[in-house]
Amino acid sequence: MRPVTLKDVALRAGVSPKTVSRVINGELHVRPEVRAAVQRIVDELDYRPNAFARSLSSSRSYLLGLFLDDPGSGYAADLQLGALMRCRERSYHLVVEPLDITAPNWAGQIIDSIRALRLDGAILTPPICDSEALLDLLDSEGLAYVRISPRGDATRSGLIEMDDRSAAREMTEHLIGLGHRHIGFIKGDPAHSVSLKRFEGFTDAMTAAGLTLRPGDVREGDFSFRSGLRIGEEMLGGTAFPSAIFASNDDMALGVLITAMRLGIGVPDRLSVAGFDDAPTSRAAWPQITTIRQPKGEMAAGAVDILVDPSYRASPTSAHFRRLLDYELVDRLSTGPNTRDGSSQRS
Amino acid sequence: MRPVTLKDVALRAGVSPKTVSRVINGELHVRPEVRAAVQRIVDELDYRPNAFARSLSSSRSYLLGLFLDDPGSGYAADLQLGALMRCRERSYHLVVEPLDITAPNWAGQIIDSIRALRLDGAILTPPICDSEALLDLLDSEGLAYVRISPRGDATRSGLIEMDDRSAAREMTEHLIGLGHRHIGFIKGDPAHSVSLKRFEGFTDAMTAAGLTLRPGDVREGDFSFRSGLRIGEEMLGGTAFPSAIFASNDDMALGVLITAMRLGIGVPDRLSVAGFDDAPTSRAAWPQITTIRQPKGEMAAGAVDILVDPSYRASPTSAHFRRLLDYELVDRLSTGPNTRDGSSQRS
DNA sequence: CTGAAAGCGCTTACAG
DNA sequence: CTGAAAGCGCTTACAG
Repeated sequence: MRPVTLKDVALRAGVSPKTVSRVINGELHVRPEVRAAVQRIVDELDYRPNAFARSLSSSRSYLLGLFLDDPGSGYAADLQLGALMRCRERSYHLVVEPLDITAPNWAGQIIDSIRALRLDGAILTPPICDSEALLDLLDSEGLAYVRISPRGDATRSGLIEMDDRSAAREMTEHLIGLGHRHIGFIKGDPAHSVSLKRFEGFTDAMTAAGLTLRPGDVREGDFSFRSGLRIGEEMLGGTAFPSAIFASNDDMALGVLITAMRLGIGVPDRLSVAGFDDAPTSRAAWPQITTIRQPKGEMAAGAVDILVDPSYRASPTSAHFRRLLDYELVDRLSTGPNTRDGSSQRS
Repeated sequence: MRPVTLKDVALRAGVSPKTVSRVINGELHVRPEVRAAVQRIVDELDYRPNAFARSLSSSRSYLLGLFLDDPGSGYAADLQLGALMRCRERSYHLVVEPLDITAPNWAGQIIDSIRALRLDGAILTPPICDSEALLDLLDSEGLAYVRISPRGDATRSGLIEMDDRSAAREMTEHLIGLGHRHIGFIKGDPAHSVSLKRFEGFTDAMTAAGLTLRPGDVREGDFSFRSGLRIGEEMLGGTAFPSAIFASNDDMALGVLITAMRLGIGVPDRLSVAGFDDAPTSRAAWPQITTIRQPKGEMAAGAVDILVDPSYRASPTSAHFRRLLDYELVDRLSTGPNTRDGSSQRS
């Protein structure tokens, strides 16, 4: 029951180990008939190359790391799924590494993983993808990385992003198009760069429409359901609350939605609620939440593609490795026409 | 910038490579002063052993596989998080492998991973942990595995489980204690062994209380939110619907809850709804759903502990490696006293 | 197009 | 308690 090795195949096929190596790696310069003969023995013996031996001699690991700040989140789960599937297609494997850059020894932990596993590349997610210290560390370790949705001024690596600003603008325009004039906004966790982008998109549209904001119309959450609940209470507690609230993600939008129901404020009759992400919760809510679909799986898959591209290490900042993916506004039942009169909507 | 190797440390410390190896692996039989001296050099050079070289010569990989049927589910995410954290504590790494045993070439895929990565062990989750074909395959590959919540008659490996039957009985008793006599039940996906256990717990309690079921009181879902929605409509569409519905998981309970709201049936005033899992959705709903907390993270962490235990391979079926974890009934606002009269509750 | 040699960085026996 | 030798299963130069 000793596993079959390269040598076994070579012996049986009557060629050198090197030739077998060429065949299994799909290298050129092997006579077709030799290639076919070797391949037959490989199939017959059900030979699988030992990844460790391969890694040891080639210093490639066929392992990609997915570094996650919050591995329990739905966002992380979606990214991971996309990365996982693409890795499989490309014969890579994915190692998931939780990384808390606020912990005292975060650097030591990550160095352990990098050196021990000899990762071929890493996918960096928000908000850790914006840590200069982390990028410096990876650079000094010589580890290639691709960032997902990094801060706008980022030019240090390949990246995959979505135009969060434009998406938020579009959602705001959608609400304005429904007749809403007094629109509240809930910002996300300021540690995430998308929080600012989404807010900017919101103000872009408000300004363009000549609408002004009153104190209390913009509040800061942290992307959690709980913060949506709290802010919902703050915003809806008084009398002159907005006719629409746009939350920077679905979890917070859900918090607002539930608070509205609890307070007997009909959605979308008296209040429209919009979110961002197209998280499962946005569909599980009632009414279902109007949101922006973010192609999270594709983003992660794209990151894998870039890392696996042999030319990436040579020119990581090439435009070819900076990809912008499309979003989509998903219009559902939590938003509707403004039916409340416009009397006190303007400041 | 060549990485520091064992040899470098040995040279610098003036000892043989083998001695350094002993020190970094915490083996006995090294003089304390030698050990200290070597350790100093290790720290000084910030040496990290190359996992591939180690694996190649020792045939251990320090890699554990988490085999997941549905990597996108919240259940999978919770398990993974628990496994990830425990792996880190134990200096192992986790490789997540999606595995669809209904796909044509599932066996080939998984063999690739096992042989290429030389996994030290695997964690098997429902429902794939009940596939005889998979277990046979792993046995023939010599890969140690631990199963999470396998079918009750399972004696082929270590396992971690929860008493689903007793938990479902307790929840049913809770509803009966609230005065409910006409209770509906929604079964889970029959491919998952817990579905049957939960249903048995339900009937245990109903029988013990002398309550009978009418046609249509028990329906079969598939654990999805969508199936909860559909079954909710079926059950609540008529006039004499139950005063309480117990769904086999939270996603389906949420589907029922939302259907009730849509139909204007107050929860918990006119209908109590109970779930199972303590999924995030159960807390994000309004009213929050009464459910059973399942220690998913702990279950996965326990599986890691077992796989890492050196004595596991020798006696995988020892009682020590069959662990039963506690659950907890979480009483929230979706359940309340039965306020509807008992006129037509009995058949 | 094909192969013989050396080496990747560890650990496993085996000595002493 | 410590070390010299061999080997894990591949790939990388280098020849031819």
